[in-house]
Parts: sequence; C-alpha cells; structure tokens
Amino acid sequence: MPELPEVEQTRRSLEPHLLGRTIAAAELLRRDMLILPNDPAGGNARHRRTGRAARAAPEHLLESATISQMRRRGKQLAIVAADGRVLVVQLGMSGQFFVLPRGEAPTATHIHARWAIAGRSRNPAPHRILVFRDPRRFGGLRFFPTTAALDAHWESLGPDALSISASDLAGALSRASRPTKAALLDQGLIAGVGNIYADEALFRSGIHPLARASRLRAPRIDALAEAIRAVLAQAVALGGSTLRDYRDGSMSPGTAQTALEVYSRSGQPCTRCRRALRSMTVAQRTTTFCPTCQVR
DNA sequence: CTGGTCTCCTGATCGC
DNA sequence: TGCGATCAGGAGACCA
Repeated sequence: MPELPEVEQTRRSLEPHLLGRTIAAAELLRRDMLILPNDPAGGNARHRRTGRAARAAPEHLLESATISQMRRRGKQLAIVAADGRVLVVQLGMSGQFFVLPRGEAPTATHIHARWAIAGRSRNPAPHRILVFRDPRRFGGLRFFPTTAALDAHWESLGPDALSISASDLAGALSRASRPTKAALLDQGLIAGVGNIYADEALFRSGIHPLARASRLRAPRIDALAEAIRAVLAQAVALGGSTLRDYRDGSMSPGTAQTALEVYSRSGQPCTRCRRALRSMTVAQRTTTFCPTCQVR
C-alpha cells in the first residue's frame, strides 16, 4: 500500500529513534519474511513457503549493529549499519514499520520481526521496540552484507521518482510501448510510483492512462515529470496518504489523501471540468481518470 | 527483451 | 447476524 511518500515519511519519522543507536537484540518471528543473498527462494513467496529459505541468524537482522543511515530508493527502505551490513524493508501492500511508545510491548497481530533498540551509551537499557508487521505478507526483509551489495541490488531500480528529471523520464518511457500508466508502475523504469500517485500524476499532466509511453512527445514528458515530482513532494509534505492502514514510524497517520484529485473518486466530478471521472483496469490495477481532461 | 496474466495473503465492506 | 463475493496502496513468476 505504501508508495514513495509513505516510505519516505516512515524513513524520516524513524530516523530520530534509530540513528546512532545500537540494536541490542533482534528476533525473526516468521522465517520466510527474510531473504538472504543467494537464497534459492529468490524472493518468490511460493518458494519461500516451501521452507527452503536459507537459515536466518540474528546477525542478518543487524543484531549488535549501530545504525548509521536510513536510506530510501523508490519504495524500498534500507537500514545501513556502521559495519556495512544492510537490511532492506519492503512494505508491500499492508506493511508497517514503526517504534512502539516508550515502555510498551508489541501487541498487534502479524508481527514478523522485532528489534530491541538500545538507549544512548550513558543509559544503554533498552530504549524502544522496533516492529515490522505485514498482515498480507506481500512485503518482506532482505539482508545484504555490504553497502556495495545494496547498491548492486538497487541498480535494478529506475531513478527515484521524487527527483526524476524530464530527460531521465524520457529515457525510461522510450523503452516502453505499454500504456503510460503501466510504465509508471514498473519499478525498473521509475522507482516509487504506485497506483495512487500514478493516477494523480497522469491527471495533473493531462495524459490519458492508455497513451503509449514511447509515443509521448517531449513537452508532455516534461509535464509528466513535473507532475510526478509535485504530486510526490506534496504527499511527502502531508505525511503520506492514510487510506486505511498506513501509519508512519511513530504510528501517526498522514493527511495526503485529502489532496487526491482522482484516486478512488470514480463517478465524482473532475476538479477541473466537473464532468464525471471514470475508471477502468490498466495493468491489473483500478485506474481513475478524466476522459475530458486527459488525452491520448 | 517485452508485455500480459496469474498468484501470493488477510481483512474490510457490501449485497443478500 | 451471517455469509459469500469483491476489492485493496505491490511485485515476482511464468508464458507467449
């Protein structure tokens, strides 16, 4: 469910709790939620369930490491330890990654991993509990032994959508004969856009979701790149969209859903022309658009 | 290589 | 109140 703005807000809200702190203990409650390098399961959920997933150790959850950075690329969040180990968190549709209020123990269902975060060196007693929960289990954790391994993994992602340039977007879309909506959802072309913000960016730039990506002319690509950046930046500023489950690293909801102009508004009037918005299915995802304002 | 389809999973909601 | 059908913010596997 979370897209780039929700992941970025999670990153920002967790930083004060995690940067410079040491993980005193880590526990994996569901082995198949963690993927190790060279894992034959390869991230395939079906294979993961066969129980062939590699044996996970606490060190793979960064136990005893000191957290030096919280990085993000697209919808992926990386916890980087001072010794170079990395744990990537993917939230999938229903994932949440948060710290509990001081002194509280986790009670929620579907918690798959938890970490005891030590206090500062003056008072190293456990500070807070960090939790990864994901009811639908479409998300997961992925361990990398070095930041070089993380960089190699992230090479498979397109440029980050929050700062995508018109020329980078043109390059990505030139390779896709698919509908533009489908191309925007492809993380290998551009990283971070999901179903909500794809619809919002297409609406703001006046591009029909079915317009062939590789046929878009430069002025429209410029407008689309600008719309993607603006829609995402606004959503980040509003703390992400909480449609139902989403909460940031402090369990706080966002308010960006109030700024959405098309997503989930099928049948309601277009904010620009007042005619009814329509929806259809593109790339297996419900797509809402204005048939008048968005042209092929 | 590309693109379309299927699949994984739980839970909320809606119509009967 | 219960129950089945439908839908949901994602993305990897598989196939033509």
